[in-house]
Amino acid sequence: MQTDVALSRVRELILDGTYPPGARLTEMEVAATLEMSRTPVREALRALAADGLVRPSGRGVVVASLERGDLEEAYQVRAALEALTAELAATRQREGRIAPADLAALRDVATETATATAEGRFAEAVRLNRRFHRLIAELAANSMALHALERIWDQIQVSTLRSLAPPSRPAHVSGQHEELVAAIVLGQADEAARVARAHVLDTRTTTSQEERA
Amino acid sequence: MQTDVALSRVRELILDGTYPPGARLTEMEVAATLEMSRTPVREALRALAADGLVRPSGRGVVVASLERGDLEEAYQVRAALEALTAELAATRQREGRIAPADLAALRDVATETATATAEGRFAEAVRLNRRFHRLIAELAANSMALHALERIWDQIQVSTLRSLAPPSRPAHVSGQHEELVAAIVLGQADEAARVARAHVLDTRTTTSQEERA
DNA sequence: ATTGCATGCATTGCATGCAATGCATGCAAC
DNA sequence: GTTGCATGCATTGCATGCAATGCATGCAAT
Repeated sequence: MQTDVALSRVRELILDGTYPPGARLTEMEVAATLEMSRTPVREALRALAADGLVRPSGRGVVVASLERGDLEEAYQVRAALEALTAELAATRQREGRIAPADLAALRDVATETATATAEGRFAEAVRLNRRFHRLIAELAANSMALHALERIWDQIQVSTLRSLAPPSRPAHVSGQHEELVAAIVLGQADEAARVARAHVLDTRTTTSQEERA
Repeated sequence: MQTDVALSRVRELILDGTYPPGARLTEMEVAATLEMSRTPVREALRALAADGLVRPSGRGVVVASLERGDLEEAYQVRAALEALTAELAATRQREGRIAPADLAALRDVATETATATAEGRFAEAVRLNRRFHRLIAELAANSMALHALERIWDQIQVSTLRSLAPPSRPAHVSGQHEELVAAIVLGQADEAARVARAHVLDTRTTTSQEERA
């Protein structure tokens, strides 16, 4: 239905930076752009507000961005949830509930991410990095955690779009990804949780300190 | 505005069991009940769907309830988040960023909860228990975590309404609350996280196994 | 008796009109 | 020059009409 069209289109436009943080969106504008009436647009904007991607601001809504403090909060929650999903994924692996092909896919994405980063294809590296983390969350088989993480990833992505910079220590990040994969493959739940949490908090520090030239 | 009225009224009706899990709600019914038009009701129902309290079901929506598996997932996420908030609260206490009155309030609620449980006032005990956990989340000063937890608590509440039974080991639960308070007061972050997680997972087991007579 | 189909109806999704609201802009007064 | 106010306008919130949709119900046919 139209509402879903509006929702996904506008979400994409926000996530790819076409509507940057602070940009003001009005029902009428968006309705005109998408060539539909205000009603479905209105519902889509409300849904985006519930997801934290926009916030009401006087008349209309503006694309939300997490300020320093909020970003820190987001990373803490993300770290806790990714520790959980890593732990659950490792546990499921230990119980033999994870298909070998899924583990292979995880390894592949980790490798591709490292390659893309090393070759300077940062936009793609960002996509692959997210896919890597999402794959783990999917292996955890906890839809609630996955859903919560998708929301947080979206918010963080919007807020750090402008700083699309190379990680300060690419080898370090890739190494952490490998450690994480190894812990999951070996079914070491506690270790996976520990590494996942440390990794997220580690990227937090670098991301929030970097600024694009 | 009307949408917010509809949202809070319907949410309350769901949370107090007036609309039990499985109950079907249509825009027109609710609009008639609340004496407003369909538009704000429609938006409220969509918001509730985003919160996971209702889900679309053919025409209209039905009050959602978590099945065994989903409930398990919810408790895992809740445990991870409450471990985080307990840890953050303890850390803030260690840094002297928590007012003594807030700690006193936390102690009081823990005591009241234990008393209400011991005296068989279970409905009130449930309310106090939630307040206890929310107070900790507020002390953590992480609005994202608090918000996520509110959503999960709501969903769990709806799904366990019918089993409004005394905890199987009231003294045990009260003891865990005291341990948790102690760890926070002493600023022992790791211990607080450990106790919080164990406590949530402990109540999970009992709650999902109990059935009201 | 059971299955398939047609018809009616409940209900939603979307569009649009109208009234309310609050913000911006400009003018006047101090 | 600055501050306060009034007025106009952009924009939203809500109501309602209309068309589309899909489900239920009943009837007929095998």
